Amino acid sequence: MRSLFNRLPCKRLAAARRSRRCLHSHSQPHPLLATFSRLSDDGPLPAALALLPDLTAAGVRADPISLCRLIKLCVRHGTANDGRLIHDHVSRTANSGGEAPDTGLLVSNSLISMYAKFGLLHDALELFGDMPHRNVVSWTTVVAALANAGGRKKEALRFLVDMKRDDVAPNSYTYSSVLGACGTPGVLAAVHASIVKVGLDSDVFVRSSLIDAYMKLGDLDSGRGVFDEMVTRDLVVWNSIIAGFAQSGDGVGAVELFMRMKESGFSANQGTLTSVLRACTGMVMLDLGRQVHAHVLKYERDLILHNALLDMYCKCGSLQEADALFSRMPRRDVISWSTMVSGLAQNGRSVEALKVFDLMQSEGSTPNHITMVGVLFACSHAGLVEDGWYYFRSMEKLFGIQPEREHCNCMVDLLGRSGKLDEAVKFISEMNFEPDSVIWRTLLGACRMHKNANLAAYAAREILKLEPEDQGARILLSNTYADLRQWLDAEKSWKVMRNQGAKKEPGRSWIELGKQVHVFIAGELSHPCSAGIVQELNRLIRLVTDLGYVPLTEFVLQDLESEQKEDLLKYHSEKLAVAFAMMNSMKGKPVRIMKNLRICGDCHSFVKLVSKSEGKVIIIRDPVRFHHFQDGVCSCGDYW
DNA sequence: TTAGGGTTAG
Repeated sequence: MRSLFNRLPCKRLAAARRSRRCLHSHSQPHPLLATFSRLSDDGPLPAALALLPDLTAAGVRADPISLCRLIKLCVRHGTANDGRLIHDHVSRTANSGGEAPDTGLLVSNSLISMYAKFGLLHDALELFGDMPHRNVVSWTTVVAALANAGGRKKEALRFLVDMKRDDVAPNSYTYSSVLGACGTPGVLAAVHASIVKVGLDSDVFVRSSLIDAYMKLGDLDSGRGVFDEMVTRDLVVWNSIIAGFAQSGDGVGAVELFMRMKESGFSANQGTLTSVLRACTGMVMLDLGRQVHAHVLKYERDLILHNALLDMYCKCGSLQEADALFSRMPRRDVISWSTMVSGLAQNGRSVEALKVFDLMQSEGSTPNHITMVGVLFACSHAGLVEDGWYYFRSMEKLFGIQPEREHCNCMVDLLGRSGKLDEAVKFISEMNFEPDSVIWRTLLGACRMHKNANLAAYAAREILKLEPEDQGARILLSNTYADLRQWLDAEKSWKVMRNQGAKKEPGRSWIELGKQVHVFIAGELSHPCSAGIVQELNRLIRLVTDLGYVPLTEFVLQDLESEQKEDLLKYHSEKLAVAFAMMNSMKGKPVRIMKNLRICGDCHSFVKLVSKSEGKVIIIRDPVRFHHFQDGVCSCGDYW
């Protein structure tokens, strides 16, 4: 310091001396404060923390700016215990004199934020409750913490009301936080209205949260409306709308928006790419997914993005690429492992799925409840009843995971599929949960598979008790009656549906070709190439008939003459898609088809034979699993 | 000192 003073020119020297006198006119600062200030800025964190006990013992509180910096450093590199050391120091020392009254607030707010980031909501709320004064930042920090914590969204909204009552006006930070807590359309509309009222609706942060909130509630139109009204958009806003479309299952819409985003001059970042991959996953757009992969290479450390890529390969039925990616990934978390376990299981490779699960444990990764859903799914779809029981019974002891509804549902599926319907019923009556409609629907599906109409009727009635509006139960019930050729009962069930104005969801299949997705609807010849498709379909039918194909008319729902039945079967959406794919596919490349409903038995045997006669790998993904057809055999082993 | 978007199952 002295040497610096000596080098200063005369006039500035006098001024500096004045200011030095000024500094010294107060009590001498503690000698450790300067070091603490430096360490809180650059770290290392442990060295800064080590000074705190001495300062506390001397009764000297570090300056608020340094403390806030240290808290930030702690959030970045530290543990909750380190954070508590800072809190302890602050509560055991008095605010030094001469500071503005708000400086205490500054540190308290930082501490609340830190506790929230460490997931210690209890400590955050306790500190908030002890504060003599709270400003908009204090309130917002708590609102954000509650909105981001699972299951505390209603409290976040209550705090918004309380802060207004306390005469603290919410700002754009508060609104962008609280929007994530709006769980119903009514609440969201009310919060949106107050945002407009206070004039914060043009804020770009508030807008992106609004878009996200609408999309998460499934209100795509309102989300799109907020997006369309915007004059200036940033990358996050684009990402919000693309993510919204991708998550709502409108993959084509998401990709269209992505193209528009690029035309507007924005470059995709990790968030964008993740959403685009999700869109590819939903629509089985493997080629586009591969193009995205090229951009993912830039972000080799981004686990979320890599997990999305892994899932895309799994759900597009390309396990080779999934496997290659998985083995190259430098880091894997529980989501990577779970994705791989489920991916293999859904593709009919249950034994490998269980091997990956073993590998996961031997590499020291701990499964979570979703991993276990994948494991049980693997067992149920391969008929591995004993293994399923083993994992179900030991998951709590081995991994501390209590069986939840989803796991019970997998068990009902496991028992039901394997024909142990009585055991499935016993399991339902003995489980720790009241059976919900999902469980009954699983049992109903098993009843249909094993043609047990009485039990099916019972399960369907249980579903309708819980969800009187649900037509799925009636459809499955009538399908069961149709399977048993109990046409009168089937018709009765259909009549109720007709009276209620219900329509069976039409079967839809789609396929990615070039940069386009081609959609086929059961019984509709709406595709521009329909004439050619029908011709191709007839050719395929002739070929497979020579190989022994006989239409399995039991998969038609209504009681029709057998020729009509065949006609209905002929135009199932997956058959139209297969014919179209045969006309356009590249030699040696597998055909990938996606379906909105489960594949029917007739189409299943048809596609098996087409794969044989055409020497083609055909992969069909239904909402639950995959069928890899090759050489007349399906990966599901006819068990699905 | 406070805020927005992205991954696994069902």
